[in-house]
Amino acid sequence: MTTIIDVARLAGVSKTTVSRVINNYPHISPDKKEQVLKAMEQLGFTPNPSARRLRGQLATTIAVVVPKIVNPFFSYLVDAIEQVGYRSGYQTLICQTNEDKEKELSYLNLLKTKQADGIIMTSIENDWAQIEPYTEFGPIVLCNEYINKTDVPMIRVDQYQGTYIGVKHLIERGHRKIAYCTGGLFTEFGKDKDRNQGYQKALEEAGIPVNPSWILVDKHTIEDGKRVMQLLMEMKDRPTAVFAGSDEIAGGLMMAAKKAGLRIPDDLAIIGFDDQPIAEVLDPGLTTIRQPIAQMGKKAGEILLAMLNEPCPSPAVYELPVELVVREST
Amino acid sequence: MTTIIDVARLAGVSKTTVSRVINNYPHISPDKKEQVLKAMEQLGFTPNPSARRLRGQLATTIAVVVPKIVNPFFSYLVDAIEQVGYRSGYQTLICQTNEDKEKELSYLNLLKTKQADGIIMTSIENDWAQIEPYTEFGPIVLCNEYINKTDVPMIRVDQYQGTYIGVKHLIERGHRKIAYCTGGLFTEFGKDKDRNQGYQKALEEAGIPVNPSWILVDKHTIEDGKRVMQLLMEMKDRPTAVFAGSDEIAGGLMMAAKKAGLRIPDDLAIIGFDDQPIAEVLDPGLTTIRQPIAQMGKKAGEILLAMLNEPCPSPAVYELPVELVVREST
DNA sequence: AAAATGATTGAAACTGGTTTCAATATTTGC
DNA sequence: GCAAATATTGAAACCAGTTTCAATCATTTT
Repeated sequence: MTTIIDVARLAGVSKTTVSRVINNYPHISPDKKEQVLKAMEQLGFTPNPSARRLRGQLATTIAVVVPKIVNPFFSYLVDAIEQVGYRSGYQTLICQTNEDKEKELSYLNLLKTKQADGIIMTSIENDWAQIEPYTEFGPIVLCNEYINKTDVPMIRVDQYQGTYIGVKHLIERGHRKIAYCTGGLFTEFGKDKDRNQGYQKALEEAGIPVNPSWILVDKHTIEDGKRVMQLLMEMKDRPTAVFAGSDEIAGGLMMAAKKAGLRIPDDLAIIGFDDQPIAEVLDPGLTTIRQPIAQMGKKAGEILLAMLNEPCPSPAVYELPVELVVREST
Repeated sequence: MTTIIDVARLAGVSKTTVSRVINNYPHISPDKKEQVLKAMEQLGFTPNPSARRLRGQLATTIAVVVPKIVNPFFSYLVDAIEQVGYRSGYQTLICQTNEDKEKELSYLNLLKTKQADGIIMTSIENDWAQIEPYTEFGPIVLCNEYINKTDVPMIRVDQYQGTYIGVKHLIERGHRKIAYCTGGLFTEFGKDKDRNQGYQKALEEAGIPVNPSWILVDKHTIEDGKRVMQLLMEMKDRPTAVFAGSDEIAGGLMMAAKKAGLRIPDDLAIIGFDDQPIAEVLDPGLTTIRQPIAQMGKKAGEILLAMLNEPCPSPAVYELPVELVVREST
């Protein structure tokens, strides 16, 4: 490794001067500056970030916590964040928790140890009380997931509204027996809670009672969707429509439904959530709730970068709009 | 930040001793060791990785270079690598090049500056001559992409064989007019070159001449697939089957074909590459060439970790098998 | 022309750990 | 019971940068 001292020696100056050139300090004579630059060029010198970081001078890494990168929702989110970061010279560290609490905490330690200068969390496994202490070490921004606090910036969509307009759309199409797939049912606050309320509110407004056996929790993947469809087929009183918590679940549902000879949307209407690429490619095209993923990621990245520059802009909640995309599955 | 000195003071020992405890050195009296551990616990101390790295003692980060994380092929690859790394205590840095040469080089600099201890490249934008010098700073493993060298470890599938069996399958189904979508046509060596040769060889063996207007280059996405289908529709002499370079292209092809009223596979047979989740969910189910993505990632991770431990195991090429998955689109 | 101001520069201290080296304490061998 | 070997410990040097402080030099003010 070539160090700042090698450069200093070659340029015939002290390492202090080299450091000043690296950091664009004023008051360096043009000729020395040029000598230093030439020496750096000649030696192919790159400053050692560990050393700079140690002195508290460097901030170039942001971390994004996701449950699973293979979930397209999160890969698109990461994509957007990474692009914002890169434009400002930041590297993006991807932290996949696999929904493991300990893994999440181990990633939060990146903040404490200055390996990451800020963190964007797109999911939360631990209680906020566990996570909150880490805000002391650097900014944390929530994106997608949200909690019942006002002192942390959040970028979210109106999940309540998303489910509400989706279920309402099904009701308007004449459905009264509407099943519902969700991640979790019994959360205190946050995404799943709001979605559940949207579902219930839409039913309630139409005077439809909730049928608990049509509510299916802990569903996320295509495989989950297939299994749910099998469950539904075995029911005596079958729903005529399903609100799926993600386009992937919807895809699995659709596959299994078609395999069982059901026509979509005539025998069974399906609506998804997210508007991922898969939604368009399914046959029939999947009606779904579009989340502005790229904008969410972009906004989250921008907020985090802003917090890294000015210490404390007032943390705010940014709520982006969801949108019903009607295709052929409803 | 609490430092090693705070711990030393509280435990009533020197920082040397604390360091020894952290690193599990032998020859520390049990009582002092316990005092130190207690002090560390009490202060919530975490060693500063920048400082450890600076002294050349720490290796905890591997970087994965991908063109686009939103491409499921790469997100599954990253997923597999990340899991192997995490189990050995490594963090995974995701580097998205967006097919930008400069961005790729900027990520290779992570090695030079010891921000990453090793790199797995799943794509290559620059010439190897540009990249090769970086191997001086740490191990580089190629996974998926490959080059004409023997001194760098590569994990690859037999791309030639993949295309060959796919095209042969189409021929066996009676097709003689077979279009072909690919990333690049005129590469010197590597993935695309081998795929092209598999295509040509299969045609040649069946005595079918190559029709250049049926070869479509620089195709990657669903949108590309749709556009290709439009091109094909406008042709006077239309192919009866298409070999797509990825399942996503195939998905786009299928969408557009169905929209144009073609029946699949009767009017047009389609075969994909990868066997991503989308392949299964398409209707009709997509016949495709399965790549063992998870195994590739796992192997690449293991090789890299091995190289980080023993300096120089003989670099080898690992070729994993591809497999034809026949569904209903052919 | 002397004093005051500001630009330019480098020596040394500092960041938070690890490693070397030497000193001291303890155990083992005979 | 004494020499040799081994265990335990800390002071100081080191990693590669940044920052503080003071010294020198040039320029402007009075």
